[in-house]
Amino acid sequence: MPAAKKVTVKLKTVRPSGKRDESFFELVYEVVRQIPKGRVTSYGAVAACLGTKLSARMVGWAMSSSGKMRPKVPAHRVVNRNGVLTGKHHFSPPGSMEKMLKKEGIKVRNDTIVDFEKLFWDPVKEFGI
DNA sequence: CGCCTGACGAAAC
DNA sequence: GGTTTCGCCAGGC
Repeated sequence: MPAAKKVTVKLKTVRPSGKRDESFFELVYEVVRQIPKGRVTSYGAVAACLGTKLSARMVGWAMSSSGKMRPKVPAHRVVNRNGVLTGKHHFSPPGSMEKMLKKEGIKVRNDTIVDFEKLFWDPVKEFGI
């Protein structure tokens, strides 16, 4: 069974706002937008929320388009499993990512989230998948 | 229409 | 335990 299809179905169930998922990106944005202020999550966690087998790559990759999104997608709250700001270089300027994080009370040291485990917000847990 | 790339992750060595 | 490789899926060229 194609995982991608499953994911679509799942998200639809979670967000039956009558809004159909144009792309898998939309799903990612939705989840990322739910990240509370002062919290962070990982690409893998989001991927897991979408169905688990969806290769976290697509999640982060989808974020590259997030900058074009009208509503601010807190992409800066999404980091890799290491807690490292892998995509900070994609921001403009690159340092803005950690700057925003610090502004929210998140400590960033050496491009890495301090106490990442504590600040980690698991969408799967919140969504109850 | 086919190959390459990509902000990850986990398994293998 | 650190480093390297493969796998995933979708979009861009």
